[in-house]
Amino acid sequence: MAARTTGGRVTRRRVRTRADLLDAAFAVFAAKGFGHVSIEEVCQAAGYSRGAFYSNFDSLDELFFALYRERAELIAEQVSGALAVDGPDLDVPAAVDRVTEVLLLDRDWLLVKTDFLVHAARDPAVARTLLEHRARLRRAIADRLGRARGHCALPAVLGDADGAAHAVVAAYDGVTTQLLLDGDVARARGWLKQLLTALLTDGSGTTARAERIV
Amino acid sequence: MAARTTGGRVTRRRVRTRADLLDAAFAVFAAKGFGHVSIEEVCQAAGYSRGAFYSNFDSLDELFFALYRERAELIAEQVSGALAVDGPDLDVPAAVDRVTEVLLLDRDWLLVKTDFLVHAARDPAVARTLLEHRARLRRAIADRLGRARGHCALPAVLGDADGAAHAVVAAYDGVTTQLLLDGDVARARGWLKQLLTALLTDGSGTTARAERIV
DNA sequence: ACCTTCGGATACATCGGTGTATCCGATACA
DNA sequence: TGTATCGGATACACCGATGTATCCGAAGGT
Repeated sequence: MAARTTGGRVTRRRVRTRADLLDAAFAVFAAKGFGHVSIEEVCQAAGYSRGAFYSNFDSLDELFFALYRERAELIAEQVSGALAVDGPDLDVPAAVDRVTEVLLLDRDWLLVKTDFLVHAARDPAVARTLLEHRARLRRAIADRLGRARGHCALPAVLGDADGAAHAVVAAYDGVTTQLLLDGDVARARGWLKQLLTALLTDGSGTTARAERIV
Repeated sequence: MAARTTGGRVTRRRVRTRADLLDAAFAVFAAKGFGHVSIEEVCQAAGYSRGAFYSNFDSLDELFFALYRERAELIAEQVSGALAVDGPDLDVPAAVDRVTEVLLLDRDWLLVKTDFLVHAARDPAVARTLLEHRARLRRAIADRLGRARGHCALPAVLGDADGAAHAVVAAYDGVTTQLLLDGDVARARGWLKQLLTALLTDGSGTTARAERIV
C-alpha cells in the first residue's frame, strides 16, 4: 500500500521524496513519453532506489496520474488567474495574450498532457477525469465571455457563451497539435490569437483584430 | 535486414504476411497504444511467429512507421477525393460533410494517429514527415478554398486561403481531441461543422450556417 | 518433377524490469 | 537522549520480451 491513508506520522522526509519522484517523473515522461519509461528510470533520475518508489506509489500508472493531477491543478489556477485580471469588461487581445502565455509556454507540459490524453482515450475512467477538468476550464471561459457579452458581440454561429467556450478550447487543442510538431511557440501564439479573434468576433471589426504573424 | 531492397523473387506469400502483420498491428496499436505493445503481441494477433516479424521488419518502430504511412496515404486520397467532387464552385456544408465522414469516422485511426503525433513530437525526423503530410493536406484545402473564393468571401482575420487552411486543420485537430475523450462522433461532427462555418464565413451570413446540434 | 531459393517456425541465450522480503539508518515524539 | 516507528536501500527470485542462429516446409522458375 502506497498512499498514506492512515493518519500515522507526517514525516517530512516522505513528502520530499514523493515530490522528488514526481519532479523526476515529469522530466523523464516529457523526454521519452509514458509507455517508454520504466520505474527504474524514474528512480534513477530522482536519485532514489526502487524501494522508495514502491513505498510511495503502487504502479507507474498511479504516479503518472498523480503527476497529471498536480500539474493540471496548477495550470488551471494560473488560467483562472489570467482570466480574472480584467475588470467587468473583457479586453480580448490582452486576455488571449495572458492565457497563451500560461498554456503554450511549457512544451514539456504539452507533451505530458498529450500522453495523458492518449492514455485517457483508452480508459473511460481516466477520460471522465480529464473531461471534468476540461469542463471546469470551459466554464471559467464561458463565465468570462458571458460577463463581457454586452461589450463584444459573439458571432451567432457559435450559439451561446458555452458554445463559444467550446470553440476556444478546440482552437487551443488544434494549435497545440501544430506546436508539438514544429516547436515554434511564437508562431503558435500568433495562430491562436488569429483563431480566437476569428471565432470570438463577428468579423465586422467590433473588437480588435490580431495582426498576421506568419 | 527486413526491407526487400534487392530485386529477388516477388513471393506473394511474403506480401500477404506483411499485410497481415500490418493489419494486426493496427488493431493492437489502436487497442493498447504504441508503447504498451510488444512484438510478441502483434505476432500473436496476426497468427505468425516472431520469426515472420523479423523477416519483414527490423523493429516495432519500423512497423509502426510503415503502418502510419500506409493508412495516412489512404486517408489523404479519400480527402482529396471528397474535396474534388464539386464543380468549380464550393458547397461548403456539403464538402464539410464529406470530409468529416472520412476524417472522424474511424476512432481506431484517430487513436493510432495521435500515438504517432506523440511519437513525432519527440523525434524531429518523424515530425518532419508528419509536417509534410499535413502541409500536403493543407495545400489541397487551400486550393479548394482559393477556387471558390469569389463565391464566398473569407473573413479578413485569417488572411489568405493558406491561412484559412491552417485554421481548418486546427479546427479538425481540436475536435479530434474532444472526440478521443468522449467518443461521440455525431457531436464531434456537429462541432466541426459549426467551427468551420464560423471560421470560413464572414459572419454576415454570406454562406449557409450550420444548425446547432448540442 | 526438380531443385534452388525464400520465408516463416523453433529453440536458445540473454537482458532488463518487476515485485517482494528483509535490513538498517533516519526521524519524530516523549 | 532514548526509543519506537518510519522510509528508503539492498538482495533475490521471477518473468516476459528480445534478437539470433538454425532448420524445414513452401513457392517459383525451368
